[in-house]
Amino acid sequence: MASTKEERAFLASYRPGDFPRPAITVDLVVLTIVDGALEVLLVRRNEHPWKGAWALPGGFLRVGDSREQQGEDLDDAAQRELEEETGLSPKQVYLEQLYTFGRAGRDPRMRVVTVAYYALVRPDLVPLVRPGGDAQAAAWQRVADKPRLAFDHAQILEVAVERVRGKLEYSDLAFALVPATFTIPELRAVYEAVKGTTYDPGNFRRRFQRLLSDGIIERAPGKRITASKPAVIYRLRKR
Amino acid sequence: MASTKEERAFLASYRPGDFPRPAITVDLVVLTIVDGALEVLLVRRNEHPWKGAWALPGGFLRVGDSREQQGEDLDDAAQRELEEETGLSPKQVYLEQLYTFGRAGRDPRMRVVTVAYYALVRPDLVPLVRPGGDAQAAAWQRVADKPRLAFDHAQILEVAVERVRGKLEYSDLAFALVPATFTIPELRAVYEAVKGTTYDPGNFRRRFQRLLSDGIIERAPGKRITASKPAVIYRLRKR
DNA sequence: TCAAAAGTGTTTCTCGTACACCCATGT
DNA sequence: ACATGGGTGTACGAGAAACACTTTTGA
Repeated sequence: MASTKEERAFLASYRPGDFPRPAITVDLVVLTIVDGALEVLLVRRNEHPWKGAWALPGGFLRVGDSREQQGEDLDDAAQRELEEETGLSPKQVYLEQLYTFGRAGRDPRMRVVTVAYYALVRPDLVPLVRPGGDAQAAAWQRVADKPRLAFDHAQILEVAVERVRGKLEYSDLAFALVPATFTIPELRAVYEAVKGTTYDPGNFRRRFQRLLSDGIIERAPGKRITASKPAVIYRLRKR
Repeated sequence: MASTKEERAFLASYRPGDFPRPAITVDLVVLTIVDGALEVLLVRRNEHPWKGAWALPGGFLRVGDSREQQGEDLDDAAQRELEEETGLSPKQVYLEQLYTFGRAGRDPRMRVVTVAYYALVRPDLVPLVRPGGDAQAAAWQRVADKPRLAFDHAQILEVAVERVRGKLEYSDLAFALVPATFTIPELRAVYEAVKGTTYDPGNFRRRFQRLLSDGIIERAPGKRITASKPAVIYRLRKR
């Protein structure tokens, strides 16, 4: 940034206006696949408003009170929330900003603008999730069950699922919802859970074998024992 | 919303905590096509910081100071800004939320979280644009020229162009960047300006003639006189 | 030996791409 | 008449979809 003497003087004497400001929260849509179904991590509110209702985990953005100490980055706040709510390191989890919800009146207490993020947790990490330092009840619930949620969280969840559904097609998002090693049928189950449709096993397999020849995925040793014919195991190739 | 007596009592006695809050601005990436090139509407800052630099138009979200009067919706703020900066009615313009930028320190004055929106203005509306009630200098500038911008606005612009580039492929966004009546070559010019590549005229035409048979677009009377063979005129079919 | 699910083969159709070619106009 | 760009024809290849078939296991 161009920093002239004049500009430094301006900043030194700058006093922010005393107009009302909204609170900013960062809310998380934490998704995973359990038993072939898409599930979302919810917490039970034990405060008004919406006391007793299920809600998306989230919290306030930490804002500093000076020009120099402005607080945490928005992305850092999302990572911190994720870690607080799940105990999982952000490194293990796919985390991306989703959308910002800023309708007036969406929180009856005060003006709150919520920057929503969504996170995809591999199912093999789900047992490691130790929910909430906030000692609030947390639970995975099936998205398909359309749980009633506090505030406009049902809408946020819907937007998140839409987003994941769309990105599945043209990104490697699916690999964030599958264990570190996986079979093609397992990958297919992820697609079917998210998209809510079925895929022809043969055609699906071929589609992802292209990834194999492109070097995106590679064979892992062993076979997955199933109820029928064992399946070959793959993993994402590290680069 | 479930509103019990207990909840109403809670709200009546609720006093928001006195923790620091960020300011929220809504910034606009207003794009159009001029002479086959993608251009963005910029305003010149006449205040510190970044005095004299070009910046994206934008302004503060108006927040009420009570529970009942919480101020304007985020989307309404974007529409208001658009109208203030261009004089165009939001009805004539495609407007969509882009992304929220909340790095600490991105504004040296104070903590500012910016919710960015992008707008697509049809080139036939560009002459109607009467910039800024703020009496600040405004100008269209070519995106390809990579103008130096204040704050992190260059990054915001980049994200916007990326978004438009992506959505061109699977949405009807292109029709928001073309006059009310248009020819296939004009539509192609939009694609080429946004994507930065060239398209085979024959193949491009066929691709969009599918829209014709699908009833998305229809023939409009007359032909566009060009330097060579006149082109058939189409328009989006209203539904 | 049978059910079930992994995995292969084959055919058909659609669509993107490349490229040759024809057509209508201004100069 | 010819350059220019609109518009058409055609052929090829990749990939999606439908579906029959083979293989390998557990029960």
